[in-house]
Amino acid sequence: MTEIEKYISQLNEAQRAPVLQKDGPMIVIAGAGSGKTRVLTLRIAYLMSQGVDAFNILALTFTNKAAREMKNRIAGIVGNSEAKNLWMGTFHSIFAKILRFEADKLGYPSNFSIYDSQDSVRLISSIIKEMQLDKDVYKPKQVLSRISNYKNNLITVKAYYNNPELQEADAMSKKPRMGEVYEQYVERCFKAGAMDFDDLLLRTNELLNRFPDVLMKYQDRFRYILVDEYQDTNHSQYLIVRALSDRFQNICVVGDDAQSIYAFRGANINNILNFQKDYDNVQTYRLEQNYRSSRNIVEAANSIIDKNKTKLDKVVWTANDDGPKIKVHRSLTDSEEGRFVASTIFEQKMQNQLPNGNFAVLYRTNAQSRSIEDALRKRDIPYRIYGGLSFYQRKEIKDVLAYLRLVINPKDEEALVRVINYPARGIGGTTIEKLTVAANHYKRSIFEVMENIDRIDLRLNSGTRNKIQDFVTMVKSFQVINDSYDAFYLTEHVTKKTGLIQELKKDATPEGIARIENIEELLNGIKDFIEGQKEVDGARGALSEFLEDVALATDMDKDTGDDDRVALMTIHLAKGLEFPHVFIVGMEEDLFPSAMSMNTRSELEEERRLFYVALTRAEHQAYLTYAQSRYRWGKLVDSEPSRFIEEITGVFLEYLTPVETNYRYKPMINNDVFGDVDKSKLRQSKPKSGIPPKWVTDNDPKPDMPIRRLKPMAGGSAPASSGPAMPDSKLNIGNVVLHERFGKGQVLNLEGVGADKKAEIKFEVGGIKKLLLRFAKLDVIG
DNA sequence: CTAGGGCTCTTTTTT
DNA sequence: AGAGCCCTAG
Repeated sequence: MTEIEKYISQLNEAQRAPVLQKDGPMIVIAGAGSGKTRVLTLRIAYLMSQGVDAFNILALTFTNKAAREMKNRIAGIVGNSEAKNLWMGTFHSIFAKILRFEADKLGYPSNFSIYDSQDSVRLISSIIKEMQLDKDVYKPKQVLSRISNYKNNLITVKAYYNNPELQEADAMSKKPRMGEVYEQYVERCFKAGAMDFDDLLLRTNELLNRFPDVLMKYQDRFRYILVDEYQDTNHSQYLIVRALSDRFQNICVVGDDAQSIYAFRGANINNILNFQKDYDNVQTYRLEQNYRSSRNIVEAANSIIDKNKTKLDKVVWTANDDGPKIKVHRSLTDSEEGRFVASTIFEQKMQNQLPNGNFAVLYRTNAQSRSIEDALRKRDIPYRIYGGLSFYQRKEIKDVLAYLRLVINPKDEEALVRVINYPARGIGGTTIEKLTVAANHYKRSIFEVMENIDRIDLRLNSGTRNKIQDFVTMVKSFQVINDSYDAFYLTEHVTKKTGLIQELKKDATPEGIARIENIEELLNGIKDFIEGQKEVDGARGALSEFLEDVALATDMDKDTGDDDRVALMTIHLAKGLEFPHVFIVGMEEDLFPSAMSMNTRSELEEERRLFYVALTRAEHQAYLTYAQSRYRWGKLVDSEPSRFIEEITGVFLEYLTPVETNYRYKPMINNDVFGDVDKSKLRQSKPKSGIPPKWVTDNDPKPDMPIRRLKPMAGGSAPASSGPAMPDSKLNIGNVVLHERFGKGQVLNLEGVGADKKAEIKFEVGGIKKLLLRFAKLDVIG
């Protein structure tokens, strides 16, 4: 048996079929935890083993990290040198590469900049100002999302002007000049040699539509196309995939309609719902066996998603153990919620010797992380926050990057405006305004105007003109350095020469010091990048590639490091991940489901899918927590438990806090053990022979008796009596003990007193561990 | 042109 | 509660 055959023989039948179907269009509807990544990986490996050239395979993933990991796995099967040639990455990064190659056809420079949303918002703000529009009516962020919407639906400026309905809609929302703003925005981006995120897709469409020979070329190159997370593709992405796959029709899309959670940024769930209609002879495969989660979680998640009307036919089941019930916890405030999370993690770690990495805390909004962080910090539990303000969005980092962007593309206006007077060098608002007006007038970039400042009369005094020329000279000197030195050297030079470092050193506060450290981290990142590039394809390691990497990096792409930490992230970011223990916090009306997403059925259904995603991240234990009041916008706000808790069939839940029967207006909890549960359905999961090792779980509580099992420990040390009973108080060194999870072992040492008493035990399997006696369930057997 | 204070908005999610 | 933006005085 070859390597690949061995892997394939380990798949179940449903997984094997899509791997082995070499040609033709196919859709794999993959339930949560059903081994989707394995299928994709092996399908690609199988194609290669069947003689398909890696250069002819395109795989589009949701994050670059997912692509990297998949590539590594494939490399493990077919060998590194071949796997390297696969085209794998996010839509944005793959097509950015292609656009750089073909840029001249669209009138773009190949070194075009990529604007992030912050750049876009700033540009729109200045356009609105220049047009003298009211920024309270034309809210920049709103305007951007409107424009983003147009772009994702291939509505160009021209198409917009040809569409009375759209114009009317904008006029109705008091933005009659929306078209002009859009036009200006597109023009300014183009003039700056910049593409925003949506352009990377829109311009790809433009490229493929306008140039049949280019389309042919890429159709011929990408003979096999795979798209992961297809449920989250937008119209623009859909069209690209259609165009590229049109010739060979070897298109395999994988996704789960139940996990479609990106409608807010244009994802169209109909792409997956209607796939069968888009191609002839579509083969449909369903992966329905969940390998990830215990049965309670799988069934609970099913009971939620059942409430949605729009969905594909699919029944997820598992052969795993029942596992513990989902624990529901109510607290008074958000900080108490944080303490519950922290103390539960602490206890679980002690009880079962679990690493921090086994735990994740998921929330609806980034703002919720603070109270959790505070509590974890107090308990000395290391954590890592994903998302939020990402590293590359920090001011000091963006400042450095802006200089670097300017080196690559001096026309990049957002970069220019950002740093032209930072650190302060006497080129202020008035001057910048004059330069901008001149640039718009001559249809040139600001930088070009600056280069020619002596030949244009802008009524600037000679001092200012000198300063402008100094700036131009400085940037040009950086460009010279960039031609012969690597990105690391250049960046270090830039931070010194521009005075950025000196500026930051003025600030001796902890925050100020942190900023300098961040810049050092950036430098390290650049060094790593250069090293990595050398390995990949010779000595390219160019600055421009680093910038592209940075612009399109998601927060999940960053190297997580090997250190063991609790993960904190939004539910959106958690998609595709799994953890043994998952806390879903802030289970409150108006927060989750969000107040902004309860107006229509489809919005609410998306929130519900989001909850489904959250719950199915858990392998073993899920916790749902909510607070009766929490700080929002600096004010304490009362809240009610989320409807989503009630939507879970009651038998899967266990209440850690007493259920109030009379809370506010409605019976709060559906504790419906004997109600509308179809018992036959609960047992539909097929039994499996190789049942995974049983976890140590708490003893089952008496049914219908919500009991307080874990006391939220409000700071300080809890009395020993707060833990479970301690039959091992007479433990001595040398005793032979039996632990539920680790089995037989001998006590080597004892330390601490009372609640902190620990035993060092050498287990026959698993080696030496330190256990807190107040948690460890030990039987003395000798 | 700069610095500092006051005002506003934020909190839905992100490539 | 906190950050970013705008305005005004120097």
